Amino acid sequence: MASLQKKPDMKERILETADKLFYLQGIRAIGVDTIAAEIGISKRTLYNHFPSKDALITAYLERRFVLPPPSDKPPAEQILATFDSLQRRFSAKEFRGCPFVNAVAELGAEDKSVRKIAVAFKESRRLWFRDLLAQLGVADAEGLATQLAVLVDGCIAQDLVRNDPSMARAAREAARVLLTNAGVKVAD
Amino acid sequence: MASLQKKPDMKERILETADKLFYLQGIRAIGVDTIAAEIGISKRTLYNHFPSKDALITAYLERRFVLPPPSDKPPAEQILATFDSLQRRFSAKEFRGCPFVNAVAELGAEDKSVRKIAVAFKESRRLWFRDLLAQLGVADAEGLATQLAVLVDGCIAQDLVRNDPSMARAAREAARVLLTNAGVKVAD
DNA sequence: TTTTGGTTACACAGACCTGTGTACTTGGGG
DNA sequence: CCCCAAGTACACAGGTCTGTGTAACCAAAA
Repeated sequence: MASLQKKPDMKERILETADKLFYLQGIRAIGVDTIAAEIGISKRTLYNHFPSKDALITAYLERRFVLPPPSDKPPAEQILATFDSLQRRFSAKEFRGCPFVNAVAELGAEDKSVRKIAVAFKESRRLWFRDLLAQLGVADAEGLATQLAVLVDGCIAQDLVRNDPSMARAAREAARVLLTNAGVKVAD
Repeated sequence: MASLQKKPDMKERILETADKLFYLQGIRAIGVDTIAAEIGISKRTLYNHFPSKDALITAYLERRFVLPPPSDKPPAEQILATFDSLQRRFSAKEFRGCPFVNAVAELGAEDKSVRKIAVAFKESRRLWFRDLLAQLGVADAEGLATQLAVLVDGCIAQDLVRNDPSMARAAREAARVLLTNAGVKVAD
């Protein structure tokens, strides 16, 4: 009966706001007070939903763990489209690098759970590349997938520092060459 | 007359220690007290050499601004050797990513002076690549230099997260393909 | 009506942070 | 021998942070 959603899911609202602030300004730079104030709730409410800031950080990263949905487009196109999508995100000025890399950089290697999520994310993207390459019949799909993953993180890091969306185009061009060299027919 | 250097350059000792702690544990994670305690000096002495923590951070990054020295080796070899050197540094376990990228990730984009140093460093490495490529007669030295810079930062970010030095080999292999594709004769 | 669960307001503990003030020591160079 | 620069010990101001304790509030369900 759609009761107009009287509870707009407080937990989700907290996560949305934490995401925005953690991502744009840094995890260590944002205190829980700031997050609560931004939503207009009391700090107590926040701690009723998350037992600690660490739990909130973990939930923030888990919410960022999103892979491209399955697609019917040709695999080579999907791969190159990754870089087009990155370029679009670079141009939107609320882009500030890879949240997983940033979290590991900020929190240090000693934070086991954060690093675990970050590794899982990087690996799952690499596997996404690998499966597409396997569909294309590429011999060394593993190796090439790793190289593509390197290109993705490379242009993200470069854009983070330089604010230059064309880094995605450079990475795309490199990816095109690598694909061609592996025997994949690529448009363009 | 070389008076045996009775003052082991307090400023440099502070910078050495700040470098180690900032780099390994994060700039925000380390307080000036911690640095002073690690050296065994008083916090007052530290503040007599650096007017603020910000000044110390800036000096830390400036000290990290080191480019490869000029070399007589063939340009293509120098380029590929970059990735071998990275792989060696990845294997040493005191490697924790690019200090400039990490600083920008930690301190946010609003910190103008830090970002300026980071951009300058990234650009100077790109120019180092570009000049070597120009020596090789590569047509689009600018574009290829950017792609190589992306590969460097990509494997650094991947190793930061995964702790996998082989990321440097993957980047090196990609670089080899890109060079070959640009008409450069490469050994191997 | 009564109960109950989510929320609020607010104070607080205990830690840590940057930066300063001040008086003391100490070891060489004039 | 005396002076002075460099360093030391130490307290402190004023801010921030995470996390908790407590009493009140309010709306909806029973």
